[in-house]
Amino acid sequence: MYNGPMGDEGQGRLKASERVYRTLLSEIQLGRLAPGTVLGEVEHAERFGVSRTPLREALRKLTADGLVTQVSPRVTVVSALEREDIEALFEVRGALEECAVVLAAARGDVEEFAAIAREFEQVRLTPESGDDELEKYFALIERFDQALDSAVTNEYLISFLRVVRMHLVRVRRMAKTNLERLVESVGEHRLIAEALSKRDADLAVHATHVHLYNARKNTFSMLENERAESLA
Amino acid sequence: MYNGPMGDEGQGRLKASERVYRTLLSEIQLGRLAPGTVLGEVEHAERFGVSRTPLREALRKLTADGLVTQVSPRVTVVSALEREDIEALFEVRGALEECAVVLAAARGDVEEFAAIAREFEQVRLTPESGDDELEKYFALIERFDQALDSAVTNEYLISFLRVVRMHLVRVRRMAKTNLERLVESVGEHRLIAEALSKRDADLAVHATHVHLYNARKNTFSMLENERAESLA
DNA sequence: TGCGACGCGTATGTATACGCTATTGATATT
DNA sequence: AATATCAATAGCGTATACATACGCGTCGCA
Repeated sequence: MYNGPMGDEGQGRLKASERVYRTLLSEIQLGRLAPGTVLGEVEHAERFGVSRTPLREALRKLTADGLVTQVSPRVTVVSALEREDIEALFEVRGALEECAVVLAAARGDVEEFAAIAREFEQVRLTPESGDDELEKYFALIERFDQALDSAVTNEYLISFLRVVRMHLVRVRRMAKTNLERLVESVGEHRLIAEALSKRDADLAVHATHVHLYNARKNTFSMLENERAESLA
Repeated sequence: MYNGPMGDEGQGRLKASERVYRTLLSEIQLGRLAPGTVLGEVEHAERFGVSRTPLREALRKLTADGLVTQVSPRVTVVSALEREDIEALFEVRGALEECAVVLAAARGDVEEFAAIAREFEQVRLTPESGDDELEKYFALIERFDQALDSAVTNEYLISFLRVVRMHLVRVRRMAKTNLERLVESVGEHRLIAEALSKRDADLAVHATHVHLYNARKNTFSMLENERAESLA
């Protein structure tokens, strides 16, 4: 029954604790494990076919990320994500992202951000856009975030941002962003990238602030809609 | 040989993993475990008289905090703390603390910050000040941080600040702050508290910025001194 | 003499065993 | 009927056992 460390496949196999961590993370982010769900060790260890040891490690890591909470010394649950939590997330995100763009404006690769800005400029989202076009846009955002991270050159800041983003995945799932908002966000992203390509820290900060204000506004607007629909 | 969960003493006893975590944390912060020190599981498990299981948990927690790094899949070491790391820490700290005081200015208990400001005003540090007087000042700073945390009402922000502060303990030990700096910092703290007592977010941000600029400047100045002395 | 391969030791990853505590349910008492 | 107490059970924290992989040293070959 023992599989060993990277037992059968030599290359791509990761530790059981890592695999369990990623799976649980995904399940929490996708909402398959709803907030408040009790995470019993034995139960989920059996579900993944591993022993309690690697499962505990995964749970502790999720606890450190804040996605899982120890409500009592004996029971750990999926963290809640109330309105106040989302407000709080946007607050820290603002502080961290604005700090990030300031640093990136000073240190980043100007050419790369100019290229990304041009790509944002070429994005044309319309009601007729297919899913693949949306996926390409999301990939571009991902690439932008990546470029920002490497431009910042601040491990601590990046690790905090990573945590915030992990939580925001849940938020996005709760409040699906509509097309109008996506269209709007293209220009906002473009402006930030453009500012970074010109080392214009001030513009980058203000553009980021505007971007987050709009994102926050839309998020809560969508949350209101969802709540209204669920009541109906 | 089994001790059980909170086996002998009912009240103040904590889990072995917690005890080990706190002890290791303290040892890293005090410099007893220097950066780069290899943290073998068996070795330290025997040192603390516990099994590898709770020790692993402590190590993972320290890894999540960033105080310990897995340099290879088989070896974990105490994280380095180079000049760039300290720069990075002050960068994030600035973003987080400035965000914190803005929120605290809006939400905090005005009376409490007024009281703390008055206490800062009464602090008189001179070359003749005893260690107890310094301890009282540090306790007051601790109280101020505590008040700030509870005023912020943002778990995420607080948890990030907590991590930053954990790292800065190491920095302070590396670069012992001198008395002149301490005297200077009293007024800075007073001003921030005063700003918060008047809900003056702008002033609080600027005062915090100044405070951190001075703290950073002094830190690197002291680090230069230490380095010069160690070379002599 | 230098480089490579093989084998052993050690430390990590995982599984399992064990003791205790907390929670829950039932029963008895007020 | 409600509450308190006790007992049983389930689940967590810790210890121990085991399997594997990586590192190191030695030996052999070029």
